[in-house]
Amino acid sequence: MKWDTLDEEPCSLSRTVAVVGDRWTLLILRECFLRVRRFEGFQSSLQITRHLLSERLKKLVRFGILRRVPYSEAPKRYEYILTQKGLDLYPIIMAMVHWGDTHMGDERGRPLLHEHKNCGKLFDPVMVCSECGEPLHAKQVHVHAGPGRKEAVG
Amino acid sequence: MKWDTLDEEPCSLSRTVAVVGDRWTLLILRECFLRVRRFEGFQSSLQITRHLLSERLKKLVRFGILRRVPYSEAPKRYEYILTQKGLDLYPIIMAMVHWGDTHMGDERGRPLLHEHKNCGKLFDPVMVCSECGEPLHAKQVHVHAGPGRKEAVG
DNA sequence: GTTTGACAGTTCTATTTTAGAACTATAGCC
DNA sequence: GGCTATAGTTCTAAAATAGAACTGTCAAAC
Repeated sequence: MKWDTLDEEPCSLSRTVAVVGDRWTLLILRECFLRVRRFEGFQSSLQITRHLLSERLKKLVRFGILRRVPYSEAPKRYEYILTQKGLDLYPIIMAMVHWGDTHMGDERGRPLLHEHKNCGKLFDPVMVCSECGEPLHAKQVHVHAGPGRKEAVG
Repeated sequence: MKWDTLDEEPCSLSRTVAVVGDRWTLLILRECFLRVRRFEGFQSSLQITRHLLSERLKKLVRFGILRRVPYSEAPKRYEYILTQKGLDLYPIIMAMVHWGDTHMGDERGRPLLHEHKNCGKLFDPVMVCSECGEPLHAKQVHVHAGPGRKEAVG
């Protein structure tokens, strides 16, 4: 597989996988959503090798998920802030957390609880249809080839 | 990182990443949701090496995402069917597809369109709060340590 | 004014994973 | 017997990751 052009495949899943489809990247993003911003912060909480962390942060910046922002001029120091494109990954992360809560739990109970500030309650994320608002299930969805697929296939 | 025990970390994201946190696994799951079930089917549509495909299918069966079901007795042939645990991965896949549609699109338009059979319309998936039904955004969520975290940390 | 420590990386070698291709095994069909 | 289909396994080469040490800048402590 040519992983270097995966982000140009005529498949939105492939394109997303090209960006966030590896273990370290997903764990780094978890830390981002937990408000970690600095190299040493990621490194110490994840125990990732510095080499790979450096590599992954560069990639996330290159794809516009993180912005490298200086927070000190001398010495030059940067922190990594989620862009809007990065913040929009939240449903993916939350969907993964929720699946883990549901299917990979143990007797100790949930590791984290999530409170929705708007309503003040502890919640679970639910995926619904943008048109009718009903919860979505795989078997209720029919897939059609869109223009981007038809053009690519010929 | 000890990837072999990632599924026991006191973090639901880590546990999910342990199961679906690599590129091939995510692409295999895409095919599953597109109704692919057989070894040759996965292999030819993904161009994955047979070795890795075999490896990943075993892992997905081991984690209870797929069930290996015989469809021919002589010679013994099996197909791989999503379990309920596997079907529950749908929000993750759809969240990724939607992010790709939104942020990784090109001038050719969307590769796939999704129709919700219940309401008959083309839709996008939206993640909402289980309690108030409002769409969720990262900045509106406050995270608390749950019992599983507290016990693990001490 | 030299040492220590914090931070943000880079460089190096050893190990593990993945790619790519060939091979094995069972059975139906001609 | 020879050909094809399916579902794998085995092998070697290439690529990615782990783990540790090293670099460079500056502030603060001694």
